[in-house]
Amino acid sequence: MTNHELPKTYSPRDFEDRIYQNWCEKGYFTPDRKNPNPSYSIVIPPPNITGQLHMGHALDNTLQDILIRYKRMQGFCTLWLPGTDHASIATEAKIVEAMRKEGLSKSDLGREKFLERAWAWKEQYGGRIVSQLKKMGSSCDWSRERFTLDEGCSDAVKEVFVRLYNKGLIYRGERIINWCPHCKTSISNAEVSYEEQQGHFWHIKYPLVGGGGFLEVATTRPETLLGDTAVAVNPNDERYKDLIGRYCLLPLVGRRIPIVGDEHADPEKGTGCVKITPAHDPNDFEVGRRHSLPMEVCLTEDAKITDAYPKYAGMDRYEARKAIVKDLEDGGFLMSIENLNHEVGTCYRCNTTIEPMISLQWFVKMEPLAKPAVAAVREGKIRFVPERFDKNYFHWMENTQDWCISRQLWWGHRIPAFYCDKCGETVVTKDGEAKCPKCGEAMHQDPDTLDTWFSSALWPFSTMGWPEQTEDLKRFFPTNTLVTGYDIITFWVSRMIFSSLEYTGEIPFDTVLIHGLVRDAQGRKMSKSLGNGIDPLEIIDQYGADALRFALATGNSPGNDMRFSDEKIEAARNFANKLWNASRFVRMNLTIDSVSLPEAADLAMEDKWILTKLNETVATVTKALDSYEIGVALSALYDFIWDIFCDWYIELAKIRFAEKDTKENLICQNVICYVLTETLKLLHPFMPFITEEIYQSLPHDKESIMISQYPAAKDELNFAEDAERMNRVIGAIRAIRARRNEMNIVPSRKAKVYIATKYADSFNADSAIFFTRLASASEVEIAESFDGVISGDDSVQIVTDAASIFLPLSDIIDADKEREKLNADKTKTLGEIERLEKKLSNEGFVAKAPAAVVEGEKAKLAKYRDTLAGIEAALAKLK
RNA sequence: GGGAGCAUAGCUCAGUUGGGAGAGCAUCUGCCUUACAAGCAGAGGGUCAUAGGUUCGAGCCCUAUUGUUCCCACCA
Repeated sequence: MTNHELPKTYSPRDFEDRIYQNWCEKGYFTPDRKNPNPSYSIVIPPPNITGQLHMGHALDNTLQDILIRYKRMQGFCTLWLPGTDHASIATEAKIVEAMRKEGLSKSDLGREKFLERAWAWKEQYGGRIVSQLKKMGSSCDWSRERFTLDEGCSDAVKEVFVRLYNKGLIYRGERIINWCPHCKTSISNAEVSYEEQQGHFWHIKYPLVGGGGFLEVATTRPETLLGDTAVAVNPNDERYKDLIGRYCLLPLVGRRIPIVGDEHADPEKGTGCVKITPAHDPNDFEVGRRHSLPMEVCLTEDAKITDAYPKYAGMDRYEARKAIVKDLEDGGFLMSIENLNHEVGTCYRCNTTIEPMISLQWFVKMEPLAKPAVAAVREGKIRFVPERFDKNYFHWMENTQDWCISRQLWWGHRIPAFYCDKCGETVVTKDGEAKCPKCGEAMHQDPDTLDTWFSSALWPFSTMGWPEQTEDLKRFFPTNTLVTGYDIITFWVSRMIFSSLEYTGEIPFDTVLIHGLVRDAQGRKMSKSLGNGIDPLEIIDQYGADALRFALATGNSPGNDMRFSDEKIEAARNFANKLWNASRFVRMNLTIDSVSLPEAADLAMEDKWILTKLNETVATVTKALDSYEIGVALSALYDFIWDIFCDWYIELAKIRFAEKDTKENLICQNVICYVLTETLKLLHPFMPFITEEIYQSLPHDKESIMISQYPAAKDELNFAEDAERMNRVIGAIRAIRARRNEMNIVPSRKAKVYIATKYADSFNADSAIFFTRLASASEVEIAESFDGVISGDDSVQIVTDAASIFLPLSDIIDADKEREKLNADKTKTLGEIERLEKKLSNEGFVAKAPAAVVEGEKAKLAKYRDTLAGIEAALAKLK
């Protein structure tokens, strides 16, 4: 393997694209069919073709890539299947908007030409988001890339539609649906989002026919009065129950409408009388059904008043509202106006206030589908991480109403239903039907398309070739982990679950890893209107994809929102830079061209220490990753790399690197190279580019780090006792540094260090040099005791649990301050001892606490006692 | 109206089987110690929202309260 030098500065843009391209060319992202190991698969939440990469995608894909790279390195046969979503409403809206600028409308073009345009648009822009995902380092198998509207996915959609129809689970009927007057289509309940609006409550007189006064009715939508076909009162409401069966006169319209008794009217609310508009309100629709009331449509699909009411015809609903209120007022029908804040349904795509309308649409019957979907989660076959999101899921699944799936759009899967022009016969078929099987006349296909989510619901298996029993389906389905935001559980996750169970008989995935939203530095949602969105591509350009990934993955815990800030990305970049420079240090001290770990007997104390620490880190990281604690795993790696490897081991390695061509130098090279390489492997799933670039510069045995074996904890690399020996030395060095700092002694002022200790295995000729290098020691002398040799009056005394240290700095010693310092330490130590003694004399604790905990506390106590003895001896040395 | 999350250092957040609280940034002190000033060595700073409870022991489990955010719901 030829190893190249690392440039002096960390400059990710110089190598990230090159490395990605190489991975693609080598085909590492495509699973090896001959791999005999178990499979691990993820399907990507397909981004909309209209979309540009935003922080949400960046987070979602970072998490997926971490998981898939981790599993790939562990030897699983991994597939991360990518693709995009046709996004019917969003895409159609974009195209309509573009056409509008050219002065064209859908009807000008006609269906066929419109779709040509849409496909052209898809060809032009649909790949944009894909290339952006590649910038992130996403190791998707691009050879399997899919699109919800491609041939295979379309076939799956048709198959499902026909099956459900034949099973009676899809039906067509007139129901109240949510109508978006802007998108001019029906939308499902899930696509309605409620937002608080300032409104009014208009109280209106409805005169009773035949005299006897009037009923007072309150409404927030007075324009719908035109569609009223009744007034309802509660049958148990003493005030009104005698009026049931009588009629009142609809103001302005003059229509006689009945007063009906219905439970829907709540005597506690408002006046207890409710106007009933069956064609424009879901509750009223039900009331209308129960009382066989006529459906009076008064609004068009543009939300304008119909021609049936000439005075208001063509007026927009809000215009009409004003006009009608004024006319009511003029006619003396308006009693009062109340201010009211209420939740109003809006289209989640365009924010337009939706208008409930009666309409002939296709629906999926949900109840039979929901039951097994609920059971799958309840029985633990599918697990949400974190678990609390299953409550969300259950609530939605158990209360869901039938799903309105037809859309009055052209960009999407056309409903495979055909109607006879003559006899009205309906045929639902995958293949199309030219002639009516009943009367032989011509048939025409339903003009509507399906809800986008209908096809995304099939994504985990339609992308693998279902309904064909393909090799991929056998090998990679059910998938393992689905990674997505909590905002999409109802839209997508729940629908994939019931769809998969119904059509394939299998769960679509076993784990749903939920993440939160990426917010801005102030905690606000990133949005176009606020203009506070941070563009991941700009971040990559400036800091590199690895830094972006690190910033998103670190400190992020499942299900929780996170903030993205300059500080965070800078910290991430600094970490990458730290690793880069540490690697550069290793690289420039290297003379070996292959690495083998020396025999234990040849390892220095610090080698055994770093190997033990590495082993601990491996255990922590793999355990955390296995439980989807990605943030925890990464912070363990961060700590190891920065605080252990860089701050200590590299500094210690400099000692052996100072002398060339020695056996010790070679041993150190092998150890440091081994540790660094293992660390790079551990880090690779999180920061794939920098780890690959460094890996290639070191002696390595695999063509790429991404196909190397992920480290596993090794028992033979645990040197607990040696690590403890090293810890004593580190403790002493830290204590000396702290004390010198406190006394404002500049590092350039060296001092002899006397170490009195019973731990000759820790403090000895080998470790003495550590004090020279790291604790400003001019010389080091070690003995069991320096009694009679050193006096407290001309030495600074430093006490740790393992050693008493003397620094002969007689010129700057202040005996009073020394005493003060030692007494403060003594007080603190005594406090700890007291606490531990109390705890250990507590019978309940000794009897009930785990033995390991009790032993640990005992060991702590022993250490504090050693420290105390040292402090007392030191005090005794002071006059 | 129902449900859920969050409340820990000045700021942003970790803290997963309950064993006397951590990081990054910021602040203060001292260092260009030849991998790194995007750095090094130190320091200060917390009744873990409040009140009860369970336990030998609670940031962690239970109950209530306060504040805050979000989701769901057909409120006329």
